[in-house]
Amino acid sequence: MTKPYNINDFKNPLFTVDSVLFTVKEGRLQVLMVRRANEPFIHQWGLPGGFVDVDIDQSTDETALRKLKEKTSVAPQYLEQLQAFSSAYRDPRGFSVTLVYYALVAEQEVSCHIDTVDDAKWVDLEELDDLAVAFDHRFIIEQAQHRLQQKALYSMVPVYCLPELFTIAQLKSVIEVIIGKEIQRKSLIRRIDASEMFEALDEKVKSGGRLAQVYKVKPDVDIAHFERNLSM
Amino acid sequence: MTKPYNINDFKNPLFTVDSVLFTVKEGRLQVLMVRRANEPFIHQWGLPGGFVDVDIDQSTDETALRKLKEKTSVAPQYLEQLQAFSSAYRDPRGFSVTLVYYALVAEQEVSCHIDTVDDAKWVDLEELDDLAVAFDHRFIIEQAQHRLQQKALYSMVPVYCLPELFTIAQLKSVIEVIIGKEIQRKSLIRRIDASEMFEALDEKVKSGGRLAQVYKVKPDVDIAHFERNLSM
DNA sequence: CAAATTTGTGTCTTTATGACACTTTCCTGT
DNA sequence: ACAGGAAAGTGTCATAAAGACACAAATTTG
Repeated sequence: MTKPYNINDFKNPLFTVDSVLFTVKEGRLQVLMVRRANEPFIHQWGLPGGFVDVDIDQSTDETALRKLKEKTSVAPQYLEQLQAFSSAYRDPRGFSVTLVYYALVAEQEVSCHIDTVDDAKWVDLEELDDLAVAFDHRFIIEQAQHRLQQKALYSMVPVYCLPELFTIAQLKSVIEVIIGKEIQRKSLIRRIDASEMFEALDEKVKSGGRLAQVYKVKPDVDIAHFERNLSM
Repeated sequence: MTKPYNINDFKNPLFTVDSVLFTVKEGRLQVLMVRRANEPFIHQWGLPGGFVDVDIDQSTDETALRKLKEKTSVAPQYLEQLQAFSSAYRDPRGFSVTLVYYALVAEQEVSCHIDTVDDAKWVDLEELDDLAVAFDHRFIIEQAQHRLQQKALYSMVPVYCLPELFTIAQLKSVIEVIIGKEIQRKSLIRRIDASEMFEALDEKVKSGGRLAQVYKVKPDVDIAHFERNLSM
């Protein structure tokens, strides 16, 4: 296989795809971490990801999805590119680039599978400091969290941390966990109405109090975005 | 050179870095395009960019800057990652990934240099359809334009299309060119005050009318962001 | 059946932008 | 020199969406 166009091919940078998979579990924001089976940073914890398989993947999106499915057995409800991180020193093997995605799932969708394996687990973002984290993945997770927080202020993205059917209180809760601050229930209701991306179904009981309306995301709708941020 | 960790190294994807360099010239948004000297798409027009040189570049940011300097002789005033574009088919040589940056410069900074070379030129975005464009660069430029438009609605980023000293009218004009719509002068003034990122200097004459206040960006300030979008 | 609790509604306040009139300053032409 | 035009800059009211909060409705628990 000749490569006539690129004389530098022999020193191409290392290129990987990693994902920061978030969920909200027990009222806290969690990230999926996997134990590394290979050098470098063997036995430390890192983000799920790896090399593109050019025979299987049609794009890096598919690489990210494939790697996430390997670890969780399901596709995340939301997946979007965060950004690439690169440096000559972040990997001891040399110049490396990792294209990072961030993703959301409902905890119920994956935890039953996660609990059966011991090379993958949910890590509470508050407890990440206690973990031996590979590469610059701690920094990457911070960046992903920041982006997710921003998105939560002007879009309905956090709904993808919830199961198919959910209540306003549940949506309010995941938003609050993501942005780390209480929001006005009334403001959320106004946005739910204005977004037109949800469908009201029938009731469901919740702790004390009146029955709560159950919603689902309408099929094939776009994620609603708003002109204004919620205040922080 | 052994690569014990990565058995797929021999079919690593092609990895390049490209930039969409914008400026506002003659009241229109323009992009820097360069004539390709190599296959594939030789002699067609594409984005400035190329392969990482791992002996020179410390990161992909530096790759983007290096390639832009080669074509314009100066560093852009603003540079930020857009996103990676990848597919098995976007390059005839096989699976390829291009990490795309978008950048802004004042037209005055570079046009004198651009005009001396014939393998690089400013292309009016409205006239891009008439050009033979390599790869998926036309699509990429559209994405970059969209991102720039969004940024212009909630940040002061467009100021980096202007020279060091500028007036409110000039800033208003570049914003309007970028978003393709008139904005309220008053709203812009309010944002200039609130941002605290500018310094007022002394006067300067403009077409008819009263002398306009000249501003410059304070040294080392962060780009101001606003909680609310300008309306579209 | 009363108290507690959560859902859902009504409405007033707050804040930044949109719209637009009005004043100020400077240039130009006669 | 002066009138008129033109752009710069200010003042202010309207608008829109979020914040704050009271209150009513529905359901569970003791």
